[in-house]
Amino acid sequence: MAIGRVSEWRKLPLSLTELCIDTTLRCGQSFRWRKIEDEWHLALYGRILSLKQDPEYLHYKTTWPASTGGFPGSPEVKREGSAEESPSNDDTEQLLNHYFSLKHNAAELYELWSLNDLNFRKKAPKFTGIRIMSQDAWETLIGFICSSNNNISRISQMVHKLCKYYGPLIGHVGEEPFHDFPGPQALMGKGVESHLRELGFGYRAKYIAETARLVSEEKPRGWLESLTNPDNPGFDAEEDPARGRATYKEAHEQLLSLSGVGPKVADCVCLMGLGWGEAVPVDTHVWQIAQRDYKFGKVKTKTFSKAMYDSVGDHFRKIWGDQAGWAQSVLFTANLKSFSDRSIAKAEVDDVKVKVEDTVPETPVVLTTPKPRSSKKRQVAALETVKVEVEEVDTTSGTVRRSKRRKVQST
DNA sequence: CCGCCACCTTACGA
DNA sequence: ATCGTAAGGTGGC
Repeated sequence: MAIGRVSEWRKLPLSLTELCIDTTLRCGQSFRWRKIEDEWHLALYGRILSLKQDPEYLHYKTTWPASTGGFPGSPEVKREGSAEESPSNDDTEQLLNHYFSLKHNAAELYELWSLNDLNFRKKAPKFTGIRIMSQDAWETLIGFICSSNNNISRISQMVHKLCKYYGPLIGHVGEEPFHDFPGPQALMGKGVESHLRELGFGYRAKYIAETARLVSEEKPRGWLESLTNPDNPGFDAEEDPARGRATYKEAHEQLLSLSGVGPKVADCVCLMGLGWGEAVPVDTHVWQIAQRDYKFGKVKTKTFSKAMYDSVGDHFRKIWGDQAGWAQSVLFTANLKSFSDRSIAKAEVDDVKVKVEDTVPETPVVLTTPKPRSSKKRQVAALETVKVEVEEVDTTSGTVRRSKRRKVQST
């Protein structure tokens, strides 16, 4: 494969507080970025995107393949009609602006979340520069179908296998081949499920093949993209009339019709692939955070119910507002074992600086007006009958004391 | 609706 | 060593 056109390194003025790629690209949002000698690389939309960073600038470079006409027997580079013809006008800066949601000011948002949430104020300072990425919706969907009962390391391996065996080769970095993510057509073949099982995908093999078939054949053309937040459209989406008619709740509900997509995966796609900042994916980690730091009680049941799932999301949306999913991602990362070195180092400082009473969340300031929700009444009523043990954790002494029985939700 | 449990695979600690 | 458990859950009872 010959190299086509290589842009010069360019740069955007961006502090590490606004974006830290070493954290953002490794915190479990995207599973394909690879770091090679201090530079991060990704095959995306028919090109290889390269990033590196210093305290003042994000440096970026685009490498296009020599031939952009597709390869014999290879799946298409990107879904319908995305023009990757002669890249005469470099859209990389536009792509980065969208990909990292640079229209938002991270420092301002962190400040806002810290204002209303003392736990966030305590945890976030060691995890600045985390941003929610606006990734390709299809890639996000498949990536998080792979994520069930799984860890980031193996998810990454699986996604790389999808690209290696089903995605078009875009180019190389050193000796390393870089493949773009395969489209729905490429993953719906009859032999795909058994092949993916051989590759170690487990029960997710069926989910992927079935979801690919659904999106490719059962759903209308452009269905997935039509679920995009109209206020946060794709970087190359202008003349798409089908795009952006949906609400967050509608997008979430629609995604549930796919195979291997439950409420958590649907929220991941909403947040990181469709631009819905209020989507809060509640996984095992976030549930632990909600219980430990936000007074969601221990429950007897092994699995938490849909009502509890919605309750956690609603609570965080109430505290954090329109970009609740972003705030959640910061705390999620702070809670990740792979970043625990920072948490531990920080905890020692915290215990000196933060008083016990400061760890108790105050009455949250409402940042957004809650939308009326009539059909929810039954769920809320059911939830209020659930009485649970509520633990209050003294972060200074490490002891745990039980309080009187209390409701999970404080409507 | 709620609560179980099987589901693939891998890595890690007891 | 062998086993249990957890890993960014979902689908079917």
